[in-house]
Amino acid sequence: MSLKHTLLGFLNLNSMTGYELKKHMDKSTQFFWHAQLSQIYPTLKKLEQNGLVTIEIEPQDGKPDKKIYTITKKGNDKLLAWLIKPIVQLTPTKDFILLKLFFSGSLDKEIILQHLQNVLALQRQRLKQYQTHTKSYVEQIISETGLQTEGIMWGSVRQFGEEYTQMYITWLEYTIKTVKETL
Amino acid sequence: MSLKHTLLGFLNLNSMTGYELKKHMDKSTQFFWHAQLSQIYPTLKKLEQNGLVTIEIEPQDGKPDKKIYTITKKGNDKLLAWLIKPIVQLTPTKDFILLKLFFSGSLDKEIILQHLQNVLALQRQRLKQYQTHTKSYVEQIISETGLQTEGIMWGSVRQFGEEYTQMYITWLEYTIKTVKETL
DNA sequence: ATGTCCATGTAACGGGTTACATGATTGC
DNA sequence: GCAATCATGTAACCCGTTACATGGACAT
Repeated sequence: MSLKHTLLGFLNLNSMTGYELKKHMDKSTQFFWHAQLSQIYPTLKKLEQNGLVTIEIEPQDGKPDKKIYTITKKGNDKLLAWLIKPIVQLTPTKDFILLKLFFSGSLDKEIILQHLQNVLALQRQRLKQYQTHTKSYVEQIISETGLQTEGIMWGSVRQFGEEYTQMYITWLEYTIKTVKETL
Repeated sequence: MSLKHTLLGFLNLNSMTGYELKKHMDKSTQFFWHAQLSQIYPTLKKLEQNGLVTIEIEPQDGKPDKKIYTITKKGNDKLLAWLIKPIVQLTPTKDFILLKLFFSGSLDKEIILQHLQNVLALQRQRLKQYQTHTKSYVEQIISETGLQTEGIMWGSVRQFGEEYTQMYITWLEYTIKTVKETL
């Protein structure tokens, strides 16, 4: 389960609440690792039970008390052990869009084109997001924290997202042309 | 659950056993939808209970009897309904490799490079597979079944896999260079 | 008034992996 | 002799989603 590692990874940079962790994920890891709050809260609880993080409660009124999580030595060890562990296989992917297209050969040409156009619009939207919000978020965090080395990896991973999306768009445009001409 | 759709998709082209379905998946949908036999068998059972497929038993000796699954009218309707349903959002992805790299900024330069080199080797291997086995599998199925229209979509999806892998490799090579020079 | 932000969760369910179980045949 | 292929499955467990629950502050 890599949500645990994601949470430890962020807590290793800064102590924060579950709510804040979710915000950071939405802005950065979103496109290669996401989670709902309803999964984050119980997971943090488990991390605490295993002694990987500690909780500090900050009372608030009008809202539930804040629970600020801090990584422990044990948590840091666990994170490092995972980070160092060699990568021996690629991530198995699941993509229901490619699956649907794969089986769509017998459909009406117009429906296939509609599918492709929909995905194209969504990917173009995402590309913009990488080039604007995600980019400025990465830059902001680097300047705020002064984490230069981390910055290189964050920048690289963001770059991956942008190039992947760009490749997807190019493929879609080509495939739309192919379907129009040959089906 | 899209495994149901995958199974219906293949059964729509040809009646076959769970074991054979797994083989087809391993050769074609593998890189965007995979499953273990231990998931396929119970899923087929559920499909049968819902009247989406029928079973024909072919006795064998020395081996368990073959169970040949055939799609029903109801199953075909269900498949079509799914295929026609508009795509309104991108597939949320999870990639533990990008996640690990994202948090690897503070690691030893040598370890990061080792990770990147490992992934590079794996992706180069996969690229070859797309260009050889997957390509010839697609061509073989098209010529065997004479499914020209399906062939266009299969070819396109395979092409996606090849281009994705190529993009990944290019990104890795660039990132390796960056890490070497700047970290 | 309506919606979004803050801030926490629980419960039920479904999807998916890993381990276990059986056993003959074929190829190295 | 050992591994792979054929051919079926069950059981336990973990991961993740969806729906439900609470409730004040602030903006439109």
